[in-house]
Amino acid sequence: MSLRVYNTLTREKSDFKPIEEGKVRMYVCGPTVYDSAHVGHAMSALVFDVVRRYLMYKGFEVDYVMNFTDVDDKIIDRANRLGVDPFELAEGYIEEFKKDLKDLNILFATENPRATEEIETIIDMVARLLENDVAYEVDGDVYFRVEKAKDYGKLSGRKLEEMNAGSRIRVDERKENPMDFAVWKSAKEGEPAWDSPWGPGRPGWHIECSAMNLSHLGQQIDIHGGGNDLIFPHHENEIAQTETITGKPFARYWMHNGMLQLKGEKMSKSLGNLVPIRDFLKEHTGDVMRLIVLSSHYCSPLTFNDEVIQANERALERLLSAKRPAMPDANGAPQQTLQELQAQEDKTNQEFINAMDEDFNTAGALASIFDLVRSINQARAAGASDSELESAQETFGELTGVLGLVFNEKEIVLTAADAFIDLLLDLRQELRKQKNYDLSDRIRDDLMEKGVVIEDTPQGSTWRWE
RNA sequence: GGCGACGUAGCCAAGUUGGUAAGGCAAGGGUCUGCAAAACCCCGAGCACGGGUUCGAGUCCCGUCGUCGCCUCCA
Repeated sequence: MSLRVYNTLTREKSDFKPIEEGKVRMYVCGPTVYDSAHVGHAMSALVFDVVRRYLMYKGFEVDYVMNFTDVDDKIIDRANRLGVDPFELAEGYIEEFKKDLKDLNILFATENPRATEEIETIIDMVARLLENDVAYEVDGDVYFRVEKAKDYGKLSGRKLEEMNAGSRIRVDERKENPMDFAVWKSAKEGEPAWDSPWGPGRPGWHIECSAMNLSHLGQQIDIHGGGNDLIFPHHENEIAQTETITGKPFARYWMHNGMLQLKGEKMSKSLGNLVPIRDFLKEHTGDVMRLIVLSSHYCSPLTFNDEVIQANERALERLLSAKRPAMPDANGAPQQTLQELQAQEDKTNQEFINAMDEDFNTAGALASIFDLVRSINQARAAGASDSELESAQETFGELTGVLGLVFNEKEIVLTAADAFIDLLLDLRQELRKQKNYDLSDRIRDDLMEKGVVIEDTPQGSTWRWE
């Protein structure tokens, strides 16, 4: 069995073979930090976190680089409007985003380079583009000459002559070709600037990613990821810049996640319908967000609304049920039940890999995990002991771990209340014996309101955090 | 207008090389319970529409309709 990956560049799935055996170099486009990150950013980060985790599960060593674009027109605009320093503004949002990633249980990148830390490499690249005549300077700005790039448009499937740049925006008259894009922008008065052979200025948006790839991962990388809204022009331009400089194919596999859909349309800043990650996390756990992302294929648009969120809250509870211990009176399940549990465990292990190998089919992988959940619960209901459940539960934990689910966040935090809840349950048990259901139900209802779920069994009552 | 993706049960959604449709949520019925909750059991679609290829198509081809993304900053 080998891993197959859909490649935007070739428009087909192919076997995954890294440049260097056993090692994967991957680069994911991070955010431009001029505002709080929203759930769309979370989707992208989660998608590639799962890709990374699965590659690690398959035994690859993964170098995972995600950048921060910390100097850019929007950051400057925003900072000016708020009357703050643009670098401080960016720094604040970087810290915030890192916290968001942590709350979503996303593994830290091997490196988080920033545009402002790559200026030297960027200037060097711009100089080389000029030397090779694939770029030209106008009044302190430097533009990339798209007609000089071999196969320009190969990633997005566009042809230069078919593109009508400027149909919706006025074209800069100084450009030779409307599709030419800035690799270096001259600074206006008061804007952040670095000295360069072309005067003070800052990098264009696309060149920074080319530069960070070059200096942190090398001339060629295995996976380049990002949202599919970056295919054009961002990734197209990255390819043009990098490949004209190195003369080698840039990334082997281009992976793009679909857009998150909010009420049928893309969530975006211009539409003003975004949901910040931290707002989402005030009401839901990171696992819920992750489960929503896992429940469909990463390439597809992701439906995101209250109904979906609620459904996944419940689905998460069901997953969690697999981790519960044996029944209090468990004295062993029938042989046949245990054999079926073992069979399902093997089956799930296999199906999980089959699904994930097929271009990270997380929905399929999840389906086989749910099958395992059912088997575990069946065995428990049939009287399986903890040791009889152990192996299947370990498999469950391992596979959900590969998907990055954590579970139990609340239990870890709130164990200090345990003794008191136990006491209340004892009291309630007494009241029930006396058939004082008014009071006993009141205890149950009040605890329920505080997030404690009580379940009665013939052997006594159990409770858990909701 | 150009490029691309998609249209599978009430909702979300999977479906390798074509052979008679995973999983989750919701709804309903049942077991259990003082009542609940949880768990367990049972229960639903022939795949936008119309043609075609084939012994056989959700899966390939053509057309139609619809939704969405990109073409301008965007994960």
